[in-house]
Amino acid sequence: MAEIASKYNPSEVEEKWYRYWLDKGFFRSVPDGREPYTIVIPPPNVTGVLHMGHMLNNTIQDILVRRARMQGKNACWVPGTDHASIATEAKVVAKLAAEGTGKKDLTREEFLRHAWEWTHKHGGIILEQLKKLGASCDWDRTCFTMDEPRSRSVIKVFVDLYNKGLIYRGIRMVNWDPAARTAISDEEVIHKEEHGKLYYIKYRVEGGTEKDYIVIATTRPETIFGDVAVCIHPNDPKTAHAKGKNVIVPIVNRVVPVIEDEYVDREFGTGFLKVTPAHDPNDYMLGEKYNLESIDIFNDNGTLNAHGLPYEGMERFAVRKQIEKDLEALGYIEKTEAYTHSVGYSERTNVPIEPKLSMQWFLKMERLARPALEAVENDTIRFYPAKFRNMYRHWMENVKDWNISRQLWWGHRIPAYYLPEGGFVVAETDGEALRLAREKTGNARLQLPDLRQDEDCLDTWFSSWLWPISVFDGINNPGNADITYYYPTNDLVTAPEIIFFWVARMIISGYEYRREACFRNVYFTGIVRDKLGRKMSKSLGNSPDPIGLINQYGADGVRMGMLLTSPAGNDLPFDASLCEQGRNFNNKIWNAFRLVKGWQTDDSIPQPEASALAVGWFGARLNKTVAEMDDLYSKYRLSEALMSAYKLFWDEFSAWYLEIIKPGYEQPIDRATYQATLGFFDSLLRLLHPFMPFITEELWQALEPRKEGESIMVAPMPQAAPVEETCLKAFETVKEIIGGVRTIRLQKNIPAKEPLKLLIAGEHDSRFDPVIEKIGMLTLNPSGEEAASKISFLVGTTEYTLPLVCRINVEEERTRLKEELVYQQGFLDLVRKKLGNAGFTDKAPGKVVEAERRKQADAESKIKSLEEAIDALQNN
RNA sequence: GGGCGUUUAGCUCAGCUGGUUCAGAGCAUCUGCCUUACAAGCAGAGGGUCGGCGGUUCGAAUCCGUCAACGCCCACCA
Repeated sequence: MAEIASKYNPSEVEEKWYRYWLDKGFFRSVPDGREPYTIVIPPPNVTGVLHMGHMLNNTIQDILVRRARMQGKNACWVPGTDHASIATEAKVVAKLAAEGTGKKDLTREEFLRHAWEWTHKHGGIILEQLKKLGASCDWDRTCFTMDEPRSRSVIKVFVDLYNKGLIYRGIRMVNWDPAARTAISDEEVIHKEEHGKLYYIKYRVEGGTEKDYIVIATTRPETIFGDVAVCIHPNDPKTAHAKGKNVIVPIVNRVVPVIEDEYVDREFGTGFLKVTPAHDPNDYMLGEKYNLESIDIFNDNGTLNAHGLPYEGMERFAVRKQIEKDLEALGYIEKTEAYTHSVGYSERTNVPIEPKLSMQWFLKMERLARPALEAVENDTIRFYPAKFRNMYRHWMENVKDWNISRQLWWGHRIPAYYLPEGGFVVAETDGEALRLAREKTGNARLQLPDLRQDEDCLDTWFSSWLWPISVFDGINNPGNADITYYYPTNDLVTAPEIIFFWVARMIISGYEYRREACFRNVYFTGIVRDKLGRKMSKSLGNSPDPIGLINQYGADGVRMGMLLTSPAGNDLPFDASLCEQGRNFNNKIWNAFRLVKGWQTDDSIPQPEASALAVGWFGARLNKTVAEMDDLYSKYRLSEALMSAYKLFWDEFSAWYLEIIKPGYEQPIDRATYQATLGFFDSLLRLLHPFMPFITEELWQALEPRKEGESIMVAPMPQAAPVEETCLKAFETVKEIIGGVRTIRLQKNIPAKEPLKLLIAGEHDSRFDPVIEKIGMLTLNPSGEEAASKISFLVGTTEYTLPLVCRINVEEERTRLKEELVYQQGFLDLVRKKLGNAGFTDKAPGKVVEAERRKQADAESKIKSLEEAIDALQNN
């Protein structure tokens, strides 16, 4: 045969087979009579690039999809991307800024033109990268959250929820991101511990002397411009002297009342709390309660506005520094203390968020959440690992209304149209809005330009929460063939970080718009970390380039590396050496293939007995692993399923089976064994294909002549068959015997190929004797002469003895046997003690007591053998 | 502050309803081998009081309590 390289070269085959799969349409799915299997991809940011998290996530999805496909299901994996409004808009703004243009210099239309340009230029790179990984998505179905059908779905749902009375508009204290200049949801705020200062500031009492003052403690002295009151606890003697008085806010010289509320913590600071309703959620609550004015002192970008008096235009943290100095100079600072507190940061822009009052749109969640909570509680939707159910329940039971508006342009524009005389209408189209507006105002002459559409757009998640429905156009066209066939989807693979952002909300929308679960199982992956346990991030530079890894180790090697140590929900400490292990396994498979395909067959030679036995055994062993893998898959324990196949191929197939049937050098092999081996190889490749699609296709195609259009991708997955346990058990004993012999060979420096005799004393299943003789280079129980010396070992209670010619060190051997004897005697003592305990024999189940008696008998028999062996040694 | 979870070999993890498939796997380590499938390999070996303490039980890695360390989620007293 033609020489095959001794190392597998992935780059040569990956491109070839991916193209083949695409050309033959194996990824395509259209509804038919088969059972559907559906996954929708968690859409990555359209302008993003692949990172290790994506690699893990999509490898898992691909494994599930490929397996389903091979099980004869109509597998459909829908790919797509997300417009990621904040992230993308931020990038476009940055790009414009670099070119000297501000967002403010552009109209909405102009800005969107830039954003689309950016999207088209950078968009979809990530999907191309997924192809390198081998992802078997139905690319013809690729969706984008801002493409026409998806946009229409979003708007339709907004209008529908509005009409159901679930969407409302209101002034709320929101988390303001001064960098992105938009409100963000609570879920997008990350709290970080920060070392700051607690400032003790004097407020003079109105009408009092200079010495007549109270002291408030605050971490944010720059907000004093928004102070409208000072609050004390009604029952605090420390602060009671200030009751009913007014105090003067320094620098601003605003006179504000001292109010009383039990909200104040008497133990904290001085007991005086400054109240700034516009810039603190709790103060806002006080402001509402006592009808206080809210003075907003910030511009949208985090600088002070005119209320900041001399500090107008300065950035908030610069003001904090400056005002400390100024207050100090004026004698208003009593003291400052180091203070550690937690500060909210924007997840997107990583700047401290500013609580700010603004007009936003909200979605009422309480009723919507109910069926979604129920679904997870009653296992209609299962989480893997299940521990995330607790988190989910907690959030759903305390769900708050969802702030769905964002002060951005890149996204789905809120379909609310303001009327010239106040009020608004909500409609799917301009035309419909005009109709409603005329109806509402009674003014038939109203024209479109008279209406002003809301400037804001919707939270990105307001489109992704519809994803499992909208990718099949089930919102716009609820009865269509796709949605009817593919929905509900089967599995969702995602990160626990977005359980609330996305998973929970998808479940909610699924019940609201399809009246059933949007998926059956959710597999939560862990976070990919570096060796030191740090999260991979751009700023740390600790994230390997996935495509670089693929080039280095091959896609199959990297896929395996990702899978090897990542049970669901566990963080994955990533190390390139894992990919190396994957690559090594590829190579192992490759070389096993080289061996098998290198054999010449000869129909005239009969099948050796050892080969026939090996075929019988390996068939059983294969069945067992198939059953194991089915079980592991059903529990979503994918890394264990892979390990199971890995061991089957490496240990059982390569190290045992192939070694047994291997013909002598340049000898042909019999037909029956050869055919059986090809069959096994075929099954092994199929079992491995979901994990390592490329090499398995390459070898499967070369294993036997294939017709054009065939592929392992659509070959049936091996089915579990009944397992002959006794056969497997007997073979495990064979391994122990061979292991025993090999250990002795190594210890005594006897070459592996030197034939030896093996004497057996005791119970022994002889069914695999020809196998033992072949791979052990042994003759079993030969008749004839006594050996000069011998050395033995036990497997179970059976003694196996190698007669040797003067190679053993009698002293060493005696020491070894005595150590073993001491151990066995100690063990026997324990067992006897246990059996002598009436408490045990009376209360323990008969089965257990019986087992204990057997242990006793075994130990006694072993001790006898050992004693005999030691005696025999004396006589040597 | 509230809740959830984790702690088993050097590393990453299995060990379901307490009892020979209860101390396991892969990697790493050590020893010997360049044996014509594979040194990205082969053969063999050594590693653990199952986080600490206490309890239940004839019997605990497994159940209960408690302490400790770590992780995550929620809340946010200025």
